[in-house]
Amino acid sequence: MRLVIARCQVDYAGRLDAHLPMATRLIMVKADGCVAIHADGGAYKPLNWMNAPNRITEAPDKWVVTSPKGETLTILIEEVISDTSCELGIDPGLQKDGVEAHLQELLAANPETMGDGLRLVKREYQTGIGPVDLLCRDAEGNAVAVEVKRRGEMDGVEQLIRYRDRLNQDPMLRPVRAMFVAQQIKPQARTFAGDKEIDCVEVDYDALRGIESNELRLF
Amino acid sequence: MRLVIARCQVDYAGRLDAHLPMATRLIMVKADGCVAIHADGGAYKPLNWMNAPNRITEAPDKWVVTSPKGETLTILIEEVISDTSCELGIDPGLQKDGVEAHLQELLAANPETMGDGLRLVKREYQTGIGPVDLLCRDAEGNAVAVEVKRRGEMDGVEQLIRYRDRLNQDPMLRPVRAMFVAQQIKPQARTFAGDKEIDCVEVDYDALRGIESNELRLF
DNA sequence: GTGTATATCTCGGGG
DNA sequence: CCCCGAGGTATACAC
Repeated sequence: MRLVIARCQVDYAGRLDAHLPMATRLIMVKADGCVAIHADGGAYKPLNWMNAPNRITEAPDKWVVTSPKGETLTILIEEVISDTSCELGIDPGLQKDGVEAHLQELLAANPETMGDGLRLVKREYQTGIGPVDLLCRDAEGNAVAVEVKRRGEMDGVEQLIRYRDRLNQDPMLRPVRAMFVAQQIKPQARTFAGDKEIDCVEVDYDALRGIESNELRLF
Repeated sequence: MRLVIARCQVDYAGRLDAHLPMATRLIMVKADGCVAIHADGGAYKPLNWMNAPNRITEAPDKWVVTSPKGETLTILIEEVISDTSCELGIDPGLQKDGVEAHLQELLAANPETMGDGLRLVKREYQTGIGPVDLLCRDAEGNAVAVEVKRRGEMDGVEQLIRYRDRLNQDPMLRPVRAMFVAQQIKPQARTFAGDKEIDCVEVDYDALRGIESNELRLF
């Protein structure tokens, strides 16, 4: 990790063009070669950057970073205020809990929390145009396509409609019901789903986790 | 801008939970109070972070960053390797060229490049479920909803279908045609659009810019 | 490699 | 404030 504080002007040319006038900024160069130009504010996203892999050619007053795809990041350096380097080593990595995959996992293990009599057929059922989160059967034996989201919005409903349409082309599954399951469903999405005859269910992640741990305690 | 290199363990609790085991990392604190924990690789995204605004309470071995929404970032510090600060000042900001807004602007000024006889009615026409990029009339006087994208993909077509459905509820506009205009349209999106009776047009940004500058030269 | 979906998305604009 | 859409989205994963 190399950290350079410098007065610099930065130009990116690639998928679009982006220009930064001369000013004092942090230039961060990581061990994998990626470069990020940070101002002193504006969350974690750098103003300009170049991902690894790339090639860096460095003159005292001008760095040029070139990606294999032909993108370039050109840094003109007027004055270096500081320039330090430090070996950090490989990071053990981030552990996350509460992403959509976990919610899906919990629902797969407890399908009845989404609707009485619901049984799981398959997680990540492939449709040819993308995977349905959960494919289930209801008490009457009808196929049910379930889309799981942390936050239920418009595009999630549309995803689900695409999958239902697709699955309805399969005589073994037809007719297919659709369920939109999320920790929170936006009013717009709920209304739209209603119009398209999609059932909406809000679920509580912590409550589901509670069910899970209770079941584990029984063994 | 404060840059701390330290052996630390980091826990985020908020929209989800995220845990980083003890390791050496960069802790970046910007002037606006936002905090980012960087490893020595993995593009520009930090492993863990907290956006401004927030409150930072700092003890030698433990920092706690709290957001108004109740999110917390807890940093346990085992060893500080370096700790430097530097005033960068306000950044003049990034100038971009080639984003969708520019494409939309060029098309609004030259609607005939999308189809013969097309006239612009309004940019960013509000529908109640979001704005249509361009509302036009064709040679026959039919309303045409235009969705502009740099890269035309599935979700753009679905956006457009939503808007067309919505606009078709307005007797003054009905029947509404739909056009999907992009620098590049993916085959899936093109096929899907065809099924939904949406016209697809690929346009060349540089050529459009050329038309524009030619027109300017006439004056 | 393409296609598809997720993200503590981030970020900015408009009502 | 929320809603909505764009993004050099990045990133992971299946086919």
